[in-house]
Amino acid sequence: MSRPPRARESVLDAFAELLIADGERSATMDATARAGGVSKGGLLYHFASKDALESALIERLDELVDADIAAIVGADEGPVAYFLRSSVTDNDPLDRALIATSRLAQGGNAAAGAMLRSVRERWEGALRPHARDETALQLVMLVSDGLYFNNALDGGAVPGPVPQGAELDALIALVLRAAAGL
Amino acid sequence: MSRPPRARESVLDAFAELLIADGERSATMDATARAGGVSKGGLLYHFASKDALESALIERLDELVDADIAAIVGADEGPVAYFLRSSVTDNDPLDRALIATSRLAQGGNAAAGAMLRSVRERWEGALRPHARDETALQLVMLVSDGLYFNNALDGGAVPGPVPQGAELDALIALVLRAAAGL
DNA sequence: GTCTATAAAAAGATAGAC
DNA sequence: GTCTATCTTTTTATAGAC
Repeated sequence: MSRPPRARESVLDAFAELLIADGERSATMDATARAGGVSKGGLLYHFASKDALESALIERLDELVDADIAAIVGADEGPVAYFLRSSVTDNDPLDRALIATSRLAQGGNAAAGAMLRSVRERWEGALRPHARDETALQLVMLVSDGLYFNNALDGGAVPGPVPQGAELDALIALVLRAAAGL
Repeated sequence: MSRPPRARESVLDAFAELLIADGERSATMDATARAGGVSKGGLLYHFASKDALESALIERLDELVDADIAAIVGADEGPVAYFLRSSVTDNDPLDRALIATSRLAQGGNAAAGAMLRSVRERWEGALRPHARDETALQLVMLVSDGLYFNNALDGGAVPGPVPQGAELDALIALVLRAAAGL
């Protein structure tokens, strides 16, 4: 369990932020180095290529999802409600890694696409015991995807149409009724 | 109602396809010209800059959505069922324009983001009379977003986890029960 | 309307000093 | 571990012939 170097982590943070805020186009090596507070050479010491930088981000998502699955299955309000509530991004490390990896997948990175499918399967596996049937499970997954998608559209710059507070509670209750079988 | 030049349209088609398949990074002027069957100079006659090319795509979405709204309100199976069914992309011109514009929005194009919000509002306006309340309406919109998001992830290269056929029918029935008030 | 040629800037990557 | 300097390729855009 060697803790990774500070500079390496802040470069990776910066890369994710650039992807989320302005997309793959803006997340250049140069911009990432500047945002991460190192020079281009400094960045390249930690990540020998653009591909290595992308792979490290994908791997970070993998680790964060493992922790998230544990939180889902142990949630007090129940796995489905917790899962839906946490789909409204609060800009935590998991949200950022997930949205940034989506950007990479849309840019044609095959490993990013494969990781996103893996993440979805792990979530489905954790929630399946709590849904009446596969249709109900898909409803939960699709509402979650919809919540993520909307929040991710502008990189969080615009409020967006995603329900908050009491509206979100009502939505979760509605999905729970439908998914649990009424 | 002047019909636009053939070359102009095929360049715009090619640009959308590149955005969908490989993201903003790959949708360069050069690649777009080649895929559209013209030279770079030919492209630049029709679209004086990258920004003009992007604006034309956003405007095309605007027009296609107007036609879609008419189809939604007049659908035989009901607006909500029709809307959800058409959210599973069959790669028609509207689907392509929508996903391509999403790529532009994620790349930081403000006009693309504004257009996507406008599209969502127009859809909500068409469906609102057919939902019990705002929570039910949001459920329909979010499931639709989830369907689009999943199909768009790999540019359609990978089958993806989106329900088809009988599974899709069951999902639509479930959402209809929840949205119409059981 | 469509082409080729080319300029100007930005991208990823390498070399080597400190 | 981090830096500057530099190389190569790609990208956007311009100029002007046909």
